[in-house]
Amino acid sequence: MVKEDIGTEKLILEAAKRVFHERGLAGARMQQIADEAGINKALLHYYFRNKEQLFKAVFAEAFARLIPQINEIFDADEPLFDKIRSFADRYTTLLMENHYLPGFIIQELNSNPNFAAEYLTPERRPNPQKLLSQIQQEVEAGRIRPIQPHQLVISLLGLCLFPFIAAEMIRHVTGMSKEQYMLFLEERKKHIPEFVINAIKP
Amino acid sequence: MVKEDIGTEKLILEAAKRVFHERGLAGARMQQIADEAGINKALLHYYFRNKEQLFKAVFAEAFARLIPQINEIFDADEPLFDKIRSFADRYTTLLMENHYLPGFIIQELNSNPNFAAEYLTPERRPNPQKLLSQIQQEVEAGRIRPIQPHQLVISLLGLCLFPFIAAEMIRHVTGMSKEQYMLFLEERKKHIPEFVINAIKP
DNA sequence: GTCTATAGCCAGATAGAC
DNA sequence: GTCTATCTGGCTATAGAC
Repeated sequence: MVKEDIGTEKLILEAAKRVFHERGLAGARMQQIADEAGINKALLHYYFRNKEQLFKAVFAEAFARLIPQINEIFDADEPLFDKIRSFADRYTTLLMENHYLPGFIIQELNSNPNFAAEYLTPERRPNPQKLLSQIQQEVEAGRIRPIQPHQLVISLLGLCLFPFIAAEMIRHVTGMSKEQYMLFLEERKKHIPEFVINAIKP
Repeated sequence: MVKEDIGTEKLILEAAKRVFHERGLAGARMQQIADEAGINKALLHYYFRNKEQLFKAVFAEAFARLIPQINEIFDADEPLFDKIRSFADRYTTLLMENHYLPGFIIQELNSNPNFAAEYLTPERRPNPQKLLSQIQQEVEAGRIRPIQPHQLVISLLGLCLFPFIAAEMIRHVTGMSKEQYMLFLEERKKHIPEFVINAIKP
């Protein structure tokens, strides 16, 4: 009761996060969550009525961690190239600290499309509108090649997210250790903006 | 018994594919598979001993469908730029016909890392070796910008795969209908190679 | 708030008739 | 090969003591 006293609820959420991120809603077991939290199953139900409620708490937090950040960078008042640089850098950093999140969200959104409507409310939806028109303006001014704004945004997101979503597979194929993979991701922070900017420069 | 006579085993595999792709191993229900196949649970066990065996059959087929294609294109005897063009085109086409596969494979590989070792055997592993050295040569010859071959290959894969992995989310955010999204993917077949080639041209 | 014990259900698997 | 009926185990959820 010295170091562990961060509150039982928090303790449960941390354990639940680990288990749900790894196994998903259907694959997770309340028993395992209880074990990892160092408590018993009954207490799980005392704090969070049932499995679904607990899951939703975890899922909502995952969302809140990934999405607003995107919007913040997308909406910043910066020139396009700077925005691309800071997005690649900041988003990769964020993902390195939360590498399970993209796969987790995509998996659950896939097997339960209702969640999309439920969690992607207007205010926490990724909102690329400002970035899209910024790109459009750059195209019209001839400062970048003619390109469909949608294509560019999705390319940028894909370049950043894919190495996290497919990490297991990539590591296995390339034979990189976890440490080597971290270095690879670190290099990618500079690689992505360079790649993208070259791709669109006239 | 007229049109349906494609063999019970095939019928089961088709149903199992749909259900597993949508819900994953843990989320799938044998009952649902039986229903979709128009037969009963007992027959599932008659043909495939248990749930795991049935799953493995589906998973192996998913793998066999996605991976050898990659290698075939990667190993072709073509100039780099042509290879990039044909990869984007052929792989996107393949994925449009099997849009559940990438998410399915990634999800299961994530929640059961053992599968990686089990299915990614040397002969059916994606093998980018030839492509990697081809890129290296182009760099050394000064025909493309200095770039880490790994980074390029993963970028190319990410650009092609991401729109399928994150389809649910992208469609929801952009508000595209399924038909519009198909058009978007169709355009992407030309967009990706253009984007990548511009990015690496000196 | 936290525990033990257990209810109740659901899903995977099997037995056995046809 | 295909079916109905049933067993069995495991998992969520609750009751109730402390």
